[in-house]
Amino acid sequence: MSVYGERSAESLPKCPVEVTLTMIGNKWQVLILRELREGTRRSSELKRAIGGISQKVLTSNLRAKEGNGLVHRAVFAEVPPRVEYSLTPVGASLSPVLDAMSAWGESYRASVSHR
Amino acid sequence: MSVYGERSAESLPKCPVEVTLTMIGNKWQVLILRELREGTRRSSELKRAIGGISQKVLTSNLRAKEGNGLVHRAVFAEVPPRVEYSLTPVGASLSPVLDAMSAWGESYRASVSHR
DNA sequence: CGGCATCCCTTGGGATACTG
DNA sequence: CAGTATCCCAAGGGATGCCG
Repeated sequence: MSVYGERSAESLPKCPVEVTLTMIGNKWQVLILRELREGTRRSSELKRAIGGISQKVLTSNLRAKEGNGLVHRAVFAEVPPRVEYSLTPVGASLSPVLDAMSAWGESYRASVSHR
Repeated sequence: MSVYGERSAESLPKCPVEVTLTMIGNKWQVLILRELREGTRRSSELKRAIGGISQKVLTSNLRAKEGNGLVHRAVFAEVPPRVEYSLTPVGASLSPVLDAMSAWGESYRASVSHR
């Protein structure tokens, strides 16, 4: 369990880039954020959308983001059970970073293809 | 060896965010890029600047970025040997992403501290 | 100084089976 | 459907020692 990305508010790295890296966690977590930017998602939806991620890894990374305060987890007492994940305000504030990554990815692919 | 981040120009992920994640590689590699943004650096300088990274890991990640085309490695035939690392134009083009990460890290730290 | 090569440990992560 | 529990493997990464 764990997977990184916890770290209490205190004891943040000095370098702001490192702060972001720490809060973001890892590649899977970025993909989770990317998906949640589109809106609320259920566990199974995330799994399908991300692709190539196992149940276990998805869950542990969602827990990390939850403990992080970047993702909110809503459980509905229904049968069958329903759980919905969404971005917290803090999580949503990461949008500029995702935008920058998305933009760079686009231009990079372009520069690579027509070469 | 390897450490991720290779992947030939072809066969890039469909999602641009994923493209960037793949090219960036991992946390260490981001810190390397962060450092090289300041200018050319020698291996030992990078090691000190990044902190907490071992020789082996530093080297393997530098190799990954080199194979990536984001970092340039210049070897000078001197005694003692000198090796200098710098960003390629493509590597430098990642600046907006690092800027976004830096900015978010700053504001996050701020929001956390005065609370 | 930069960097292979080893040895070895820790962690991420896949697969599968089972429960509420 | 969401999630936990095992089992197990591969990769990341630390520490040392040696070489050009």
